[in-house]
Amino acid sequence: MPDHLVLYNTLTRKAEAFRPRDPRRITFYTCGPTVYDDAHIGNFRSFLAADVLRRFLESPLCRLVDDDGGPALQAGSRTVLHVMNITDVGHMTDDDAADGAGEDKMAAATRRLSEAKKSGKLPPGAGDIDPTDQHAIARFYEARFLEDARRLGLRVAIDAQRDPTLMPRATGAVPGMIAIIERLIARGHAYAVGPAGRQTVYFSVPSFPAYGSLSGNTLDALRAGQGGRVQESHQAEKKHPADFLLWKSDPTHAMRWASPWGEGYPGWHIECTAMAAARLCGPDDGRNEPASPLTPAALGALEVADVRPMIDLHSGGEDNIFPHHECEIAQSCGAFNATPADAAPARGMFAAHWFHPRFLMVEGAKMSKSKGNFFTPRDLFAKGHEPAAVRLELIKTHYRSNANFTEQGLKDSARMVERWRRVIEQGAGATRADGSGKAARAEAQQAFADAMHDDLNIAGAIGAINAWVGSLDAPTPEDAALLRAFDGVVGVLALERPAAASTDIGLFIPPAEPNPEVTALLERRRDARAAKDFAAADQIRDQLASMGYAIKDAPGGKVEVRKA
RNA sequence: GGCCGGAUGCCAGAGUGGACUAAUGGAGCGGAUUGCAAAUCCGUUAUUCGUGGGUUCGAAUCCCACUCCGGCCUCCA
Repeated sequence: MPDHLVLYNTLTRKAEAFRPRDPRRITFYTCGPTVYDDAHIGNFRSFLAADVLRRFLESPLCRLVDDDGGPALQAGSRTVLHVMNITDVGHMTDDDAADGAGEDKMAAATRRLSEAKKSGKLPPGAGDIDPTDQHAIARFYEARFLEDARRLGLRVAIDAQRDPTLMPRATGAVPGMIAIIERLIARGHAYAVGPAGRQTVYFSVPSFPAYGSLSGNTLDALRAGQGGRVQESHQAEKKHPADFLLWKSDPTHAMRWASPWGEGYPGWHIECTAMAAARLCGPDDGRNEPASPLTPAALGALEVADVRPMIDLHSGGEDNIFPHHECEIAQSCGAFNATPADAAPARGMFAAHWFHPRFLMVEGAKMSKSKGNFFTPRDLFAKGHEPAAVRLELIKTHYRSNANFTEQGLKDSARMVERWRRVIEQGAGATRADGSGKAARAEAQQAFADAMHDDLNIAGAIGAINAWVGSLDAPTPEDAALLRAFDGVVGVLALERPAAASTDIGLFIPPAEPNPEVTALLERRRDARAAKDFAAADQIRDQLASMGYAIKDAPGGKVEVRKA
């Protein structure tokens, strides 16, 4: 059991002590959503895993060691500068992707929304947007993403309300991307092909010998082309089959910008290099203070003098390992590291620690729209599941295992949250604060920290919480405080609870819907019970059950009504 | 074909050489409580850890083979 944070690193394929360059300012970049549709629970599992990591790094319960193995700064002075981008430039949907042809995702979204508009099936709130305006569509889905993210307690999305530079948009970063591409060309890591004003720019993969370090996909392995997606016909203008797109000139593209190579749009990978470097490699301006990311000119001149990584942590879904993160490393090191290209293997690989949560399964199967097991958080909220239960269900499995999202698991999670809430409520209301239970708290805190230090064993940490909570007979204010400290990492107790709609007799639990028919039945049942006519009372309860309502007598004569 | 990550009880999910006759939550069952329920509390439910070999005094944990599941091999969290 490590007494400090040990985290699996995709780059080294080992669990390693996490040692930030500067614990006072840990730099963390997460590849964010593409806003051409609503993000689903699988997307959110990955974002929430990164959020749990970030919260643990910020927690006083987390201990880091420095290079000599001694304790690094403990919480208080330790902060995490966490950036997550919004990809609002379309990228390719099909096999022609690497060559910049084909329909892009934003274009696909315009087509989808246009069709939806014709058939009257637009998502709520989308009625006013022009389905052919890609920027408007991106803003629309971005707003929905941020709403879901905040309801699920994604701290970076909450912080971005204060400091929008923490969640940069790709469309706002194009000048920086252009500056980096120019730099890559100047350094021999990229080349432009085609007639002047209509050029395509590729990254030269052979110019970066360390390519493949992250994914294990060496150039030799790639040459085998077993994925079947690299098409020979599109390889003609590239110098090497693995070279990837940095800029595509296309004056007909819906989203396009002026560039030295012609009007067009950037490749997918370059945006993360630009946004991560601009916000995380800039001057130390403190965490959530509004800051000016590096200007394009500064990005074009940024030089990382040593072979150390530029940022501490980088996360994304496991599918991002290749090609996206492999390409990010090549571009970023090629553009910013001072070391000559032929010394590339010694470079810092852009980020020191690469964090990749695995995919989410739903009811034991791969999530897909055709199987009907494809959910977005807002789908679940609309069905009456509260954000805290959804969050807990999405984070409670170790991030490097395929988690299985189930309806039953969602119910389990909801009950667990309710149990924890009782501890907070009873503890906060208790007058006794005599220091009792101190040993049990110390033990629970140790067990929780041990589990989290061990590559974020969240299930073990939750087990530690439950074992301790189960041992409490009368929670004290100190107990409530400790549970809040745990929840600083788990992040469910501070989330909004759906307000129960209250009538004189009923407390309607999921969303507010004081059904008058139900209320009338509750009143008849109350009268029957008062008259000790229990047969009639039970018959009404059965009737409510057949209507899909579970009822529970609460103190004070009210009845909690839960829609199944 | 190559490279990764997995497989634990009815379900979810910890545990990675000895205190494991396997944490924790749910579910089931029995009891307390309740008019009856719900919630809560107490007790209980795997001689067993995908399959077959091996190493070891000792294996869920290490090694080998196999089966199955998931990811990547230029759309994807």
